[in-house]
Amino acid sequence: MYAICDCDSCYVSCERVFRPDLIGKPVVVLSNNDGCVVARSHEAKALGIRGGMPYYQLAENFPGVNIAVFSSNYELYGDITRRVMDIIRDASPQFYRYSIDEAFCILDGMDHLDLKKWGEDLSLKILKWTGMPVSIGIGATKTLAKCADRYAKDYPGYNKCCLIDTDEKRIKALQAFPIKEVWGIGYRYRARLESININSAYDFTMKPRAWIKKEFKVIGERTWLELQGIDCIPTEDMSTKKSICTSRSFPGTISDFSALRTHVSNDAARCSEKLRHQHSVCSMVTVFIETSRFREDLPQYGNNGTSVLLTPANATQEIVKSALDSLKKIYREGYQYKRAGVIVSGISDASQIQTNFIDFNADRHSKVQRLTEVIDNINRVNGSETIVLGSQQYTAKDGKGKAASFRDAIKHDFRSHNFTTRWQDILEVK
DNA sequence: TCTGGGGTCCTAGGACCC
DNA sequence: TCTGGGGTCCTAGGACCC
Repeated sequence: MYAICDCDSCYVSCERVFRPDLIGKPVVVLSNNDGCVVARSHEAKALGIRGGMPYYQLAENFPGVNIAVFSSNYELYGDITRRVMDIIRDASPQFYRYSIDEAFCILDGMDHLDLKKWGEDLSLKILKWTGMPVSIGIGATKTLAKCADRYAKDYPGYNKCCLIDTDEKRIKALQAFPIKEVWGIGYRYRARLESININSAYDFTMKPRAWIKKEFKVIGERTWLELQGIDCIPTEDMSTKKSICTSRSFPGTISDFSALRTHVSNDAARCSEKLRHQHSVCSMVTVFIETSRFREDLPQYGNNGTSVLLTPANATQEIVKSALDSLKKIYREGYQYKRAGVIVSGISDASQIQTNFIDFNADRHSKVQRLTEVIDNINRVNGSETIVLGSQQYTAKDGKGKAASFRDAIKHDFRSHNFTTRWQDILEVK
């Protein structure tokens, strides 16, 4: 059996840990640059606020409604969910984290237990220890566990845990389950299925396997099997990523090369930090830039460029240099750029670097490594961005000659404090 | 004025190899 | 006139997830 543990309205719930007065009230959390709504409380959903709605439309569509608004604060969400995950890890025989707010547990060797009670107890413990409400769904496959989780979330009667452990319960659950809610059925498949009158998960399972395979390929076939209770989605180790991306939209637009260069340097530096964090190196660095697709009145341009590293690397200087080489090739003057980003791929283990016998210089390599370690240590002790490359430095904005930091290059008018990770901020507030 | 930021997998087609 | 059979790797695009 599998259990999926999923935080309820994760970002909103993180904010509510420090603002319990907002429990029971409509709350939304915005994307970077306060762009659009990415998380909604139950009450906000009930008002009809849609996910993805641009923030400026919120005031237009809900005049006079009191809605609490937060900018996203990923440092806070990362820290709270880490605590939640620690508790789940302790409570289950096998655990793997699926996303910032979800984890799968493999419940091997727990047949003698009352799994429904196990789930209810775990959910209550997490709420008591962290303040985070969590719903738990349990089933014979990951897809069925996901269905159960939907029920646990939507109906208080389940007491935060829904268990599908018989074929009777499975069929009953699938008959009342809209096809669009099934894990693995997205926007496109939903439209195709509904157009031929397949509306419930149960309808889907009643179609012949060969037809499903023909129309929806191996992915659809897998979902079909999973809904019948046949386990076939492998439990992947998601902890080591195969590609890593850092990208940002700008608060306004940028046309000038040097400003774009600063942003891309920071994106590349952040990618190299993420690589080092998972003890990986990469062999390809891709840069992309694009104008705003919403500004049809302006000339549009988007492009990407990839550089290959002769020797795989994770040092900030090397990743940034490759990224800037590509940026020079794809940059065109005369466009208002809205977004840029860096993707590193061709990822392998840092302890097993395949060296290139023409390019590789062992002496230089060890110096670069040592320097990177020193910089990482200083930044860890004194706060991120204490030391950065020159190319990452933003032009002074505050009039005191102090350069604005990467964190501040994003609009975040309603951001809460980093209550659990930056105690200095809290002292300042006091 | 204002519209996010990460990831994964599969498939088809082309280039190239012997 | 007649033109095989078996591979690999890469890329772009499409689909999905949170």
